[in-house]
Amino acid sequence: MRQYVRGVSSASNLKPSRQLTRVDLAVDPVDAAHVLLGSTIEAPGVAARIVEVEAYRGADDPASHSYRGRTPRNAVMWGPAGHLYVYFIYGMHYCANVVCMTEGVPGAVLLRAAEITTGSDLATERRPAARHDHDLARGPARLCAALGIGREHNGIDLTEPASPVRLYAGEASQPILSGPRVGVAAAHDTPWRFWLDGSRAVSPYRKPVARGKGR
DNA sequence: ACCCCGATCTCCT
DNA sequence: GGAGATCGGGGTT
Repeated sequence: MRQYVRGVSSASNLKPSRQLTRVDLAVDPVDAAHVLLGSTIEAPGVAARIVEVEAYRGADDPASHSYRGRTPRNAVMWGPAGHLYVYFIYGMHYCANVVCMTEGVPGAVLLRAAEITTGSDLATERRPAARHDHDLARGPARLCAALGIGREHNGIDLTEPASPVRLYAGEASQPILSGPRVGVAAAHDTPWRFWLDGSRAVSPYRKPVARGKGR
């Protein structure tokens, strides 16, 4: 399945997007967040334009899964940039992160929301509770459900052409806004949630709980 | 063995 | 738009 997926922007974009490379993503999580906004994630049967992300750093970021050091669960965050870090949450959901930084240094960008650009029928089958198209991948676990991402995708290389899940470059055709990360009380003054202004697929902001730690 | 963590759905107002 | 119910796994004891 090789479709020339672009965002909703201009009809003048007739060329296929180039696949994102390791070099694109081997940068600080805040920079990687900006690379990923407006780009397309493509999985078997479904593609989506990323409209909301959150940056997570390493030992200096109390909200990051990597804050307390490397464990079998979070080991992918220490690996090469461009790999997918999938974690299980709430006993029923998955969340997907794109690893960034250089190998040996943890960092990742959580994919929080996207607009389905290809395969909305399949996404709707996977997300029967969605009442609007813009709800199909609005929220990190919904995004994984819509794209069919699960634990079997943990660690795969998104920059590999043969990979089942891949990233394609795109432009943020709207202004990028930022604010505190969702549910993260620690570092609440660190505005590392980024989204595209005006997208209806941006997930609702929830006030961090008092004890909030996270990813 | 225990404690802590969190996204989504449903139903209600 | 908001409140309450839902669960399995990771990390630590």
